[in-house]
Amino acid sequence: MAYSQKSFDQAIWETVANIPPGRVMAYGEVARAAGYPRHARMVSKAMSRSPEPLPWYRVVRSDRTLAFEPGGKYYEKQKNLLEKEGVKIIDGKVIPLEQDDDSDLDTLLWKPTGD
DNA sequence: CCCTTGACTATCT
DNA sequence: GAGATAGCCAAGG
Repeated sequence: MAYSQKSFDQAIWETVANIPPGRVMAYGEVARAAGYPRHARMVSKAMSRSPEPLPWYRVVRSDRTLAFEPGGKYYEKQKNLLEKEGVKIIDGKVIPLEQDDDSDLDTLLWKPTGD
C-alpha cells in the first residue's frame, strides 16, 4: 500500500480498538486522542462505518452515561457488554476504574429502589 | 450554497 | 441535577 496516510476514520478505529478492557472513553477523548479535537460527533459516524467489529461499547458520553437512550436495545447491549468487561454501571452511568473509592465503593454500589 | 441532522460537549439557569 | 442554549464540524438533501 502506497498510502500510509491515515484517514480520519482509520485514526478513530485505531484509537477505539486501543481502549483497554474495563476502561471507557468519551467521544471527545477519542477524537482528541486520534488527533482530531472537537470531532466528537464524527466519532460516532466513523465507528458506524467501521468494516470490522469495534469495541464501540467502550465509548460513552463525556458525563459517563451510556451512548444511547435508556430502554433502547443498543443501550441494553452496551450495558451488557460493559458489565461483561467488568465495568460497573449504576443508574445508567459507568463507574470509572480510576475513581474506584476503596471506602465509598460500597455506597456507589448501593442502588436505592425508587429514590 | 443553505438548511437539517447527529452514537457530542460545555455552560447557564 | 435536570432542561435549555450555544458551539462544534462533517455529511447529505
